[in-house]
Amino acid sequence: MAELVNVMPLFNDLAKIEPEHRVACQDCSLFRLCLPLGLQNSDLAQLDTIIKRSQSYKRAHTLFSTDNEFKSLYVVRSGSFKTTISAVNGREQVTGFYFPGEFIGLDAIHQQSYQSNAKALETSSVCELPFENLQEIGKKMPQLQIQLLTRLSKELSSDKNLMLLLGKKTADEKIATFLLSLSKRFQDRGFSATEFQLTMSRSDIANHLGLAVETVSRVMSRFQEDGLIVINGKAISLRNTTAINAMCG
Amino acid sequence: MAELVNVMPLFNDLAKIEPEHRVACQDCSLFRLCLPLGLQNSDLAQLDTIIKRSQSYKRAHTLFSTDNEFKSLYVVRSGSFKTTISAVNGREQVTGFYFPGEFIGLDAIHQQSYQSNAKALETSSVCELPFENLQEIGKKMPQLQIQLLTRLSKELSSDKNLMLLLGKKTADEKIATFLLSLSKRFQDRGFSATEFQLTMSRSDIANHLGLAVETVSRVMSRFQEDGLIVINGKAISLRNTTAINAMCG
DNA sequence: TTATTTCCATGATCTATATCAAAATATCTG
DNA sequence: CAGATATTTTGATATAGATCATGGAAATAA
Repeated sequence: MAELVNVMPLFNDLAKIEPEHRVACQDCSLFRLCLPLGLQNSDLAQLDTIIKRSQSYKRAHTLFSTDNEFKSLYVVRSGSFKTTISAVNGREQVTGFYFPGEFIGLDAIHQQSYQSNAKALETSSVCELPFENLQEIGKKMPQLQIQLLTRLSKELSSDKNLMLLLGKKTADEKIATFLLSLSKRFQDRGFSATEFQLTMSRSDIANHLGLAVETVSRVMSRFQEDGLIVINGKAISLRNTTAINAMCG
Repeated sequence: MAELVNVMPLFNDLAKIEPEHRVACQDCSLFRLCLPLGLQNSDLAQLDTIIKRSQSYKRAHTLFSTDNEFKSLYVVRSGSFKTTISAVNGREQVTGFYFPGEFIGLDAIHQQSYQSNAKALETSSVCELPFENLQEIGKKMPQLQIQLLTRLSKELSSDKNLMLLLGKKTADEKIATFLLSLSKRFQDRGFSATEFQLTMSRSDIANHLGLAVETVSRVMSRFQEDGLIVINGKAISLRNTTAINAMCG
């Protein structure tokens, strides 16, 4: 088996860079990826007053589930999360993975109740935005509302692309698309685009992409044989992004 | 073949009830399903000034496509639309069907460019909301922003359910879920929940649900044999909603 | 540490649904 | 309205990926 050294840090290493969970938005390394983007300093200070910064949660900690009362939206501060919805017969669909700077709970707004369950994939922390307060200060801060709108629109757009993936792509195309999507997001966050950790299990990946775990395993093994990637447990290295990109369909 | 009489009107019959395309929001029959819900009268009047009400478009008319400049959001006034996105290799995914009172183009906001293509499924008309103007008046109308947010959140939520459908459901469950979703939306609009027209082609349905046309045809024929539905071309009648509901998975 | 559980990889087999083919309807167009 | 074109239905066959089975590797608990 090919060797993989020099594995890039997990996202929860952000927590090490920024251990103070009281750090204000303007000093946060996620600033340019996060909600406050485009806000005036005075507005920012006001936003800061309503944000509750969480302690870190352990792997598998449930951030919220459909039977919790909807109170807050969350932004990932460090680590990563998955969201799921379940069908009546118990089957579950992993509807998304969330990394630092990304919002969780946006689909709860319309019914004022959580429509999905959110769970930490590793040691993680969040910024909690009590929705009522957010709406309150939003009334005087159009820029904040626009940011929120923009975030929702972005998630909508990426969900439509996931529909295309689920409805039309082959197993190979699904995995290739998934890996590149992660790569892109890691790069946006200042991490390596080619060496990163799959913080979610193979079965989470399989579920999210509408595949069986075995298929994910097999496709990844084959990608490795073909020199596209190198896998070592949860660590992955993209060795031929051009070829992977060409496989996205 | 079972007979199907008394087919319910198409949505474009709304246009007959309301032929004036200058009719103001407060007099529109879609009022309680539409954006202005919750607005003060004075705000409503202001919203009215920025809305452009379209003439009716013919079937297959392209409302917008990804290579048009993003200028406006649209709300369906009469008729129905589909949206699609396409993969690099030309494959397309039907990402949604839209009926009166529903928004089209929300996924364009974040990039300020259309991420999908929207096409009329029958003779249809829309209300056009120039986005810049909308943002402008939204600054003084928090309620409008909240409505917009709510709409986005609702679409997000239904897209997550579609992910569950695409990723985890069998062909039978997909069709059953789809029929009930239409039924629900028709009922919300004051039409029969059990007798309606499938304004989209079988191939649009198939594409949307991640199936082959032949599978859609076969499953529907079987549902008819089993007395769950009666089909007559584009007209459909749900004869056993309880059973259909039990099949949604 | 060792025991226990969960996760991952790989092989063998099966099946739901796609694909291919062709006839029957429906819908357009001049 | 007739002819042309597109859509839908139904049948026969093929296949991508699911499911079943097993052994080994990590992770977790005791």
